Amino acid sequence: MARWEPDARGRMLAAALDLFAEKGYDKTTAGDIAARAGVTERTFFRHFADKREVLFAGPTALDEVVAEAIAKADEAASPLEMVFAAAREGAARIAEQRTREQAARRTRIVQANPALQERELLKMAAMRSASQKALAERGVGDPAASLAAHSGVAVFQSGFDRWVSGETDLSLPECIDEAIVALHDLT
Amino acid sequence: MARWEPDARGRMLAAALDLFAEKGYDKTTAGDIAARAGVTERTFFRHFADKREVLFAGPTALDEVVAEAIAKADEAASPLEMVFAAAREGAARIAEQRTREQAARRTRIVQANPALQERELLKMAAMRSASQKALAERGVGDPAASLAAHSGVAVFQSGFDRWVSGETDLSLPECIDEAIVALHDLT
DNA sequence: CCGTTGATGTCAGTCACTGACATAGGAGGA
DNA sequence: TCCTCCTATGTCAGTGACTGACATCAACGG
Repeated sequence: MARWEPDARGRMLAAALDLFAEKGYDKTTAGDIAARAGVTERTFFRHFADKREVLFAGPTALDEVVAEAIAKADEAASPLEMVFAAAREGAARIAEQRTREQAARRTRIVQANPALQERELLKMAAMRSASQKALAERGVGDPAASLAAHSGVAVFQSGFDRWVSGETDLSLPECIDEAIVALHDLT
Repeated sequence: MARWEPDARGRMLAAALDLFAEKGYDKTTAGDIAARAGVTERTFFRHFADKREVLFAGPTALDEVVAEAIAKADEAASPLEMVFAAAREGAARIAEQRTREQAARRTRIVQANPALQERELLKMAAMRSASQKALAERGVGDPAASLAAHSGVAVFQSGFDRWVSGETDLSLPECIDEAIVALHDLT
């Protein structure tokens, strides 16, 4: 028999989501989460760098996904086409992992808390930075790479927002495509 | 005679910059800053919402500047032209307030610290949100407004980065214009 | 059977931040 | 002139996020 129940991390993840829904993020302490998961606070911080990170601990690192997508993009593709493909790829991964309702619930928690928004923005910036680097390896220099990466994040966010808004029945990738078209129309 | 030395806020601002340069942001406590400014830690937190905020406490709220610029943009301007004008306006304000060397020093501190990057990203997001709202009041709806706002921030960041990089002698507004041209070329 | 490893517990400590209340100069009115 | 309110600050105690150091002990490999 094991010394401890297995999957401490998974239990903490579940406990955190429950508690955030019950009492709100601010009123939930790291100790609360740990207690409900049957571990100590110290263990919580061994698994998650900080309290916010528990909301960003998906199995997928989006920045790796987009970097890979850009690396394997078509030879003849323009920088914008590359980042759009990356945005679609990232969207596909997200749609695989959660339903729109789950995504909406998580988004509501994040939007209600500036500290969490900051973390979300940092993740987006990481995605942008990864895109920029991947473009550089395909021979796209600045400022083109930087601007293209920004555009990729822009369509991703815009599409994602529309998807979770519930105003449409389109799938997430379809919302991304819609945003790409809208960006096209803008110029 | 006054009960306290005047301009506590200014003294804290100066003390903070000094200490960050001397010991680094992480190794400087809020109490250190307060002590050097001749006040108590409690007073520090009365003037600044948190420790990071002391690095973002410029006299200018960039989001108001861009909102105003968009509000008074030319009637016939396209959404993109509006946000570009706003980016130029914001850049002009910044260039008024600090030299490139000052901006570079501050940028170095921020780039060295993820927590500070998060805060910077939040400020950029506020600028984007303000742009989006101002565009909405000019009749530009989503997703166009959202995407245009993203583009505005993109050229702002790209131009700003180039300006502080020291690789050019162009002024900040000129760097913004360069970024705008580069974005144009991208499509 | 024994030494090592890895995930956890325990504990003490630092620091960011907050709420409640006290203090005293200065401004304005009676 | 005196009284009163206002405001910026001080004081103090408390909470909660996070960290470092060290202990524990099942499991695993030899």
